[in-house]
Amino acid sequence: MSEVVSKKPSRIQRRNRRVILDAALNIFAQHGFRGATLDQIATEAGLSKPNILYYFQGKEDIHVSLLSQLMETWLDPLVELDPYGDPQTEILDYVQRKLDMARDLPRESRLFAGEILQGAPYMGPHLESDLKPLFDEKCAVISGWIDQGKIAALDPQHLIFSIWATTQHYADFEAQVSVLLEKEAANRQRASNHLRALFSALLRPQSPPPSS
Amino acid sequence: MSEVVSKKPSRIQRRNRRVILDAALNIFAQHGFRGATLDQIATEAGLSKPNILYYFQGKEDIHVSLLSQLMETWLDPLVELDPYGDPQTEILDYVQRKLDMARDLPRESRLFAGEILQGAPYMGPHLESDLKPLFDEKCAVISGWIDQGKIAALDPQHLIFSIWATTQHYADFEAQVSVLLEKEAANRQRASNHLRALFSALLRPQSPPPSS
DNA sequence: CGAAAATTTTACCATTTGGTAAATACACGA
DNA sequence: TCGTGTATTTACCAAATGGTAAAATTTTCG
Repeated sequence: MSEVVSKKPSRIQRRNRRVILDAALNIFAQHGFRGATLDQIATEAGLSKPNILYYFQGKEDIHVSLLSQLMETWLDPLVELDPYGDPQTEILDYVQRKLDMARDLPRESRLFAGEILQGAPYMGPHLESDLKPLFDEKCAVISGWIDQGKIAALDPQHLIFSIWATTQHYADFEAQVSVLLEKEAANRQRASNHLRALFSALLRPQSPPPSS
Repeated sequence: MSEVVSKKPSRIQRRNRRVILDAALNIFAQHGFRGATLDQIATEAGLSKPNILYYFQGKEDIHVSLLSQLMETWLDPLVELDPYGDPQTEILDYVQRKLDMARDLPRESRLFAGEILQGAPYMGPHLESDLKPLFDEKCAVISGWIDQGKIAALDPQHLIFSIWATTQHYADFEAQVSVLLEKEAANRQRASNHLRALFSALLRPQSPPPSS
């Protein structure tokens, strides 16, 4: 018997699978699925191409493994949004967690972004089954806060979109951001301050009714 | 002499170049540069592959043509931001223009996003030469408004990032948005209202100083 | 019309790329 | 240390892909 899949994975198996996934994350995040080659991944991982195919069924298998592994991590900050916490704190902390994540895991952010950008060909089902229920749940939480008058009457769905957009922007559009911003140590803090100001301004209860 | 490049382009030339670029926009926006094939573009354009290569030097040439043509369009809404207009109106109108653009030109938005996501390998120089000067200029305009106390003391650079991020999100992450939002006619208006509320809340002069 | 120029098609080619078969080297428990 | 299953390499292959040469067709214009 060979077949890597079944039984308990050996020490070498775990190490090499980890090495391959890490290398693939680098390559896929930079070039996208179709732009990445197995040879690139192999080189990055320090293994031969056939050796990589000993651990994974193929290029697609690696990609899918990466994506489903990523889903958990990606949802985590939203999972932590506590219905029983202070609304302002909860939302602003969520923003901060997402921003930290974009900063600490830019490769993952770009992998995700690339997948969505191309129409989520591999992650579509995951979005439906994992992301949507969580999204709906947390939108309901925010709606509850609004009904209780604890935050302004905003649009929960679009609020979350704006949080995702603004935070992930720093990872996904890093090539643009780095051209436009002088390299300063303070940039991270400025981004954090800005987003805090942006969303706390929106949350303040005395928001006016939308015109137009 | 053949060589498409020089002299005045014929009727057929203009038509076919337009057809090819439009087809290529569809394909590149969906699959990215490396994910797109000349055969796909040819089929989409209703032309043969060699015929496409009669009008463009190669795949890269098509891509570059598309990107540089796009740059103008993309910068346009920011160009229109008027230093002598009312700050609130100017910024909120800019948000609206960007949102409209994401909605009306999703392919262009995704092409741009894909290029940046992969490190701007083709557009890097354009970012420096075209985008950065404009960005700096408009940041200065916003700074001026802040100094005059016309808007809150916000961070001009990151404000613009947030505007880009939130508006383009609807085009670039459409695959995700469409999973999470029920298909309603009102979605566009809700997004518009949300962003208006978001940024007008930030602009209001009585914003508090950032803590932390 | 008729010839020259522009356009399009047909038939290729070289390289890249995902993937496989089989032989070889290695690890590890008995 | 030996033997067995695990891990890795070597040597390939078929399909896809970007691109070209040259013949054939169509358009343009005097």
